[in-house]
Amino acid sequence: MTRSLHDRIRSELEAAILSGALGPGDRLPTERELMARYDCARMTVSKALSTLTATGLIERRRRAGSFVAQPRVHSMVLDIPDLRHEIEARGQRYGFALIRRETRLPSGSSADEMQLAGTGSLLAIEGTHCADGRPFAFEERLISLAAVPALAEEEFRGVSPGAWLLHHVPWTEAETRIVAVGASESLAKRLDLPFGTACLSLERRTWRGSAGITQVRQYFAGSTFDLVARFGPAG
Amino acid sequence: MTRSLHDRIRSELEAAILSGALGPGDRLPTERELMARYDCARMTVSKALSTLTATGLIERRRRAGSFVAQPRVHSMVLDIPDLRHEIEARGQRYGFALIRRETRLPSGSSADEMQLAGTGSLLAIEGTHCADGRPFAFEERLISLAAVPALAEEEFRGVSPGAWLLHHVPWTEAETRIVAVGASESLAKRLDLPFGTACLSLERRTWRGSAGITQVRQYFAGSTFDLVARFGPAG
DNA sequence: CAGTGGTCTAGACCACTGA
DNA sequence: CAGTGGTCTAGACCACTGA
Repeated sequence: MTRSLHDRIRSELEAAILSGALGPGDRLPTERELMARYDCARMTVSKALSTLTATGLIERRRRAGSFVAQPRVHSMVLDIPDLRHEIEARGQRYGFALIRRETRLPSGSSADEMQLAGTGSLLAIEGTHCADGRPFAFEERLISLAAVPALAEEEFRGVSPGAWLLHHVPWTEAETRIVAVGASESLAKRLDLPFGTACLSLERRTWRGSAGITQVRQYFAGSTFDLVARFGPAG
Repeated sequence: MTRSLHDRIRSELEAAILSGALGPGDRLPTERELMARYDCARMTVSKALSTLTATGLIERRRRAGSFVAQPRVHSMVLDIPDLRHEIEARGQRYGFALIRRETRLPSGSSADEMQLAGTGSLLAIEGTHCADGRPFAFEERLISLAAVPALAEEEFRGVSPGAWLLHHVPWTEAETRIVAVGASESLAKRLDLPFGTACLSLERRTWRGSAGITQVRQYFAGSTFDLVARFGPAG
């Protein structure tokens, strides 16, 4: 367990911040002071301070110095669940039941669909993720066949389109919106819930570069599912 | 707009990955090859590659080289909103109305409360975040007075406890659970919604080290609020 | 065991900016 | 305008590990 020096410097400064010994707005020693304290080259302390900057723990200003950053609430890491994994972790059997599958042109009235389709057409899929044969989540998905031509022949027997895509198509950007909705009549039927039950809706769009790959809306019964986001120190 | 060289190297490699020219598992040039290509010192390419590693775009292995990482689904960055900021960004006036405030001992039947309180007592707060005077979110909060003694005298006139804590107490770890719930009778009254309306509930716990600071549950009308999580290349 | 990345040195010049 | 951080050089020794 011989740690690198820059990592030791980083963790000692970090400890001072997290313990409260250094509070938001407080000034850290300058690079040159740290060089003297740790008897090392400037690149070494620079690396430690750069890491703290990347983590958001400090902010650096020329001429002024390095300062403990104001704590940020904004960004936490959200674990987007892999449903198969989630269900099997509960000791239940996972299944995906395909309800509808259709190749069609994008609707001219939907800018979203036009943009996703590009010059090609769309694969529209509806299906249910099941746990021990009972509906767990319902999803409506559109996939750009221009972006994923290999998909036209895929059957999706037991494997969900999301899992298939994940293993075949690299994506670079994604966005997820999370809202609460009351179950419509058709959704209530799909999920075997009373009409109006509060459900969590995840709407996710995925791109590779500027080309859209897929967009999906998934619905979960609010009481059977929750999302967790975490923020904590690395390591 | 004179960019640094390491940033140019980083962005050129990043472009190759995001365009698909380099796919998951592909090997990148070695540091020494990049030194020759860009005619620079090894520290410079090292910095570019370190940044790509930190972003999760590549993985590096000794003796083997640097490789494009497999795309990750799991973690996306969730923007936990600052409600005041959110509301003011809509051009509305923000307000926090304190409904209840009470100092009490933790309930012996709640392990959560016992752990949060530690050796001290709890400040229990209920209040409503308002936009233009109309209820926007309702929150129930517990704060550990052992962790935040300065709080006992705070009045919370117009400023929400969350905003106050954020500026006075550095936290190091946080966890947020997101679920959908139907509005109970009392919640419906608080938010001025019909009974049973689907609402988004955020439950957040915050720690400094192993000491709990606060836990809060916030409720939003599902139709008036959504959370967004993103993953994409920095910059 | 040879080639890769990880770390570190002891300098240097520069851009920026707040005392 | 002096002090800070940002960047970069041209080396060096080492740890690791897969061909």
